[in-house]
Amino acid sequence: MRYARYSGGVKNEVGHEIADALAILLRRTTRTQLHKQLTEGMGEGVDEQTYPVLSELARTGPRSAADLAPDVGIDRSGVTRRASRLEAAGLIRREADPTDRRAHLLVLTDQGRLAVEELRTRLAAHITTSLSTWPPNEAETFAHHLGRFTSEGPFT
Amino acid sequence: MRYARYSGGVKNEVGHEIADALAILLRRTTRTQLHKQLTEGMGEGVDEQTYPVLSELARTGPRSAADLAPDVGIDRSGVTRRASRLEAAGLIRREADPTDRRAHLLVLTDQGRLAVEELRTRLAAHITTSLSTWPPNEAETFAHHLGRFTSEGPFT
DNA sequence: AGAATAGCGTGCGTAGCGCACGCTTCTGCT
DNA sequence: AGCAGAAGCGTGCGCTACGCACGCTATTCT
Repeated sequence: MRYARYSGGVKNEVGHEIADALAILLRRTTRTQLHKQLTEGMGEGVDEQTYPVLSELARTGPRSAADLAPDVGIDRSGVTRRASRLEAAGLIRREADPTDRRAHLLVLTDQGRLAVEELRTRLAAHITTSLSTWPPNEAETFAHHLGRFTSEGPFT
Repeated sequence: MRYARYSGGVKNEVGHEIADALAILLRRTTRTQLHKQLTEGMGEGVDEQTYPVLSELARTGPRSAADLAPDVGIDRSGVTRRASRLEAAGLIRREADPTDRRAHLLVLTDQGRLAVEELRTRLAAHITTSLSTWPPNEAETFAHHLGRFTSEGPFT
């Protein structure tokens, strides 16, 4: 436990610093404001509500709606309904789980995969622009840290 | 423009890296899932909806509901209604703007200030825990970077 | 002074949420 | 082997909160 002795001191400061920044970030993007802006003008079926489902599905591969629900942060029934919209738009399809005939797996269609890539590029472009004044190495370490924070962080 | 030449190369990679991490982070915290968890067991009036209003108000000082609205990401009328709840709980009060008698400024009460501090500490503790395995200097630079990203970033 | 504008709160229609129900399929126990 | 309970899915229902638009008061501009 090499860093344990810092827990009460500097670490707490850092915690507050991150907390404040994160609070602002989340407030600004809460209520899918960012998602709405991001999905503006995308085709049928992609909006601020279906986007998180689509995006999470792309990240993890085919999953059931029930599995997806906690990661999206809404009830299972909500995921089902959003999935129906995405299905109607041809972005995903429901596939029978070969190992369990009750289960419906949600899987991206080619069109869905394309949409996800477009959205990802949009967001990246948005971010890249705002990083244009950063020293590249700092941007890189920040990206690395943010990735670690997200995967190991308190919001897994 | 010292870093301009990187815009198309490494920078784009970094943009994607941040985009992916951020997308996950936002998805996980979308629909106020974090806010709900954070406000669990707080007193009357503080919930996942009123929290952003309260928090933003604490950050910027007394403001009108209309000013607050874009930062919270909802309509002006929504802020008014949430503010009414907070007022009923004694966490904020409406004060007549001395320079304009139409305007109602929202200002935190002492009790409100206390609630905000508690929430801030909760979030910080949450984060600090997950940073316990990080080298302190990396945590510090990450905090610094995140702060800069939030204040200069694409979501201002 | 009078007309247009800005700021606030509220009524209204709408949309999405969570809960619970019914149906099908699977599993574990006797 | 068969039956009871559980698991998984989609959908109906009541509710809440949202955004828009309206009315009212105060302000600004000509």
